[in-house]
Amino acid sequence: MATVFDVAQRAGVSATTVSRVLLGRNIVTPEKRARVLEAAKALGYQPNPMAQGLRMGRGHSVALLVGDIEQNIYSALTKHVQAAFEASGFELLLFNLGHSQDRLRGLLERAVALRLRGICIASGDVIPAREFKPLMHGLAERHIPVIGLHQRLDGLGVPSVAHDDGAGTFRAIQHLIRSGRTPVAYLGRIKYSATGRERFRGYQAALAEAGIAEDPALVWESQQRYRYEAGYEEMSRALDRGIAVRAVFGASDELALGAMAAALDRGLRVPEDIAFVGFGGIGWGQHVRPSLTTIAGDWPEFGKRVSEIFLALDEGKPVPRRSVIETRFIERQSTGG
Amino acid sequence: MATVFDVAQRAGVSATTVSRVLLGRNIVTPEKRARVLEAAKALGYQPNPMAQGLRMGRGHSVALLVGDIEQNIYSALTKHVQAAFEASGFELLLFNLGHSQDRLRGLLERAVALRLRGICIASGDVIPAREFKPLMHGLAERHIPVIGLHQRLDGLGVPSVAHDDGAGTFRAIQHLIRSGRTPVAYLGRIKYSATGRERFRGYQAALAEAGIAEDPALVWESQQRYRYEAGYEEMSRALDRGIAVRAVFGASDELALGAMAAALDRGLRVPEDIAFVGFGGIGWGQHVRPSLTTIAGDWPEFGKRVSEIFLALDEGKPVPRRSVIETRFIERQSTGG
DNA sequence: CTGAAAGCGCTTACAG
DNA sequence: CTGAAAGCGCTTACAG
Repeated sequence: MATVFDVAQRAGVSATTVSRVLLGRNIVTPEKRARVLEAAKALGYQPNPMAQGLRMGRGHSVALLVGDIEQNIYSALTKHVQAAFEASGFELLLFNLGHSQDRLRGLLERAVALRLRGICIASGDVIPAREFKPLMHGLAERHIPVIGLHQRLDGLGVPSVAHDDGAGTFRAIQHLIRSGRTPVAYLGRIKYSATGRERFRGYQAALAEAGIAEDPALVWESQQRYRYEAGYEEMSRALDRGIAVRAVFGASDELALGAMAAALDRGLRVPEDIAFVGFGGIGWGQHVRPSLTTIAGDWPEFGKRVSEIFLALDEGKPVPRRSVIETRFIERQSTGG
Repeated sequence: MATVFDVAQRAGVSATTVSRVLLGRNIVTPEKRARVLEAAKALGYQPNPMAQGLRMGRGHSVALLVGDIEQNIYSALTKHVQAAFEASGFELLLFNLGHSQDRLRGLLERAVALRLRGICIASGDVIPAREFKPLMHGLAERHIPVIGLHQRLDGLGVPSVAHDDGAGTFRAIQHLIRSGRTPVAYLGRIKYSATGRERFRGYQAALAEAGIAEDPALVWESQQRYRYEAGYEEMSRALDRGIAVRAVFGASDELALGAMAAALDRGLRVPEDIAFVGFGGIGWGQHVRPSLTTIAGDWPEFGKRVSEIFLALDEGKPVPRRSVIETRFIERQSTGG
């Protein structure tokens, strides 16, 4: 492996000059610059990231702390965030949280020792501000940028990138109302889910806009997060209680699919008797029959924005507290599309 | 951040001794050892991985090159491999290949410059030996261990960890035959898929054991890899041709689910008229109705084995060329379970 | 069993 | 505009 000194020797300059050319820092004579570049290329020189990291006091690795990589939404996020960071010259260290708060804390504590360049927290789970704020302060003091993905982490004083869950939900509910599919139930109200809060607000806003009063009997909580089983159960329970709705919005595709299965099991026709909309745009929604109408994220844009924000943070520039990514409404058979 | 010198000072020894104690290398007096440990703890000392890496000539990061993180099988693999490596003190650098051979080559070429500790290649796609062997040699020369995951990479001279696809398929086909569900079709013969080859052999072996002649008309290729759409298409085509089968084995869950949907669309009853078995154990198989019988991987064991093999390789110890992980047969409604 | 010193490969004040 | 030298934080021959 060639070193800066090898390149310097071949180019007939000092290592200092080589470093300056390669980093594009100071001004160097065009001819020397050319010689260095040529020598580096000829020797196939690649800087040793560990030596750079040691010297500069920080590495090239950004950690992605992800709620559960096996969930579709997180693997989509991971794929695009990885690609965006790689394009910016950073490597992605992956850590699966498995929805564990203890694990999140432990990883955050290790961040300094690992000399991480930055941290992305991609989790929909609650992160209690009181407990985590000191950790965030410690990271900020050491100039390790933290970004919240998917969930907004304003409470922790951390800039975030998230889809516009509220607007996406608003549009879907509005569509249902305008198609005459009322009343519309909200399935998957999860009080302490930050991501869910926005969606619920979108639901409320769409009702308000149409002059429809919110009916508590049509807001169904989920005890099992965003899982399919919860959707099936809650829908079954609602049907048992004789609650008549013409449409159900599921706070996740999984919830909506579970609910739709429950309705079909009872002999209801979808979308004639009852329509379903999910949230997330996961793959299976299009294969299921009837296929599921959903609100999908714009992941390429999401990844791009994350790396932009990170780059700015990394250079100490100011960034917006919140970056909002538009969602896309995909109509399929479950709403008659 | 405390350094070895801070610890040394507090413990009243040299940095050399501190390093020795912390690495457990040479023998150190028990009392000095205790003093060092105490001082390290008191100062909250954590070694700087970049300094260690620079000095020792290799880092702590293992790269996982994964076919497509959005596919269930790869996200399951990633989750467990990450956990296993973390438990062994290594960090996982994630790279998504997106099924691109060029990208695989590029990443392999960058491995040395990145000073990777090792590389795991988790891909079901063809990796032409002629082209990649030189790359592998280069990596071996620089003592960067490479492991093949999911796919066996014997042809590249690389040790591999993979599920026993052959035995798993054998058992499933055997079960179908013994239940009288013959003839059994094989859906998803993909000639240049290394992972698929083993499954097909399992199919052949089960037929042979039962004294059934292999019928080429019952072996269906897939032009679109392991995707749902391919399963739907191939099944539809077979039904159009009037081919009568009592069971279909899909080389992936996605293929089997697509095929099952096609059969249901034609009014066939599952499993009465025709049974389906998939491969992979992905989540949706249990939610679909009828739920899908499948052959599932043992991912925790897989992850454990990967880190064991890697640790051995890392220490220059010999390892088996192939590590085989048992699969599990999960019977569900699609075969009457 | 222990420590002083060298050196891994860079970058960056500093001096010119 | 350029280079010699120092130093980031470790580990490891080497000498004792």
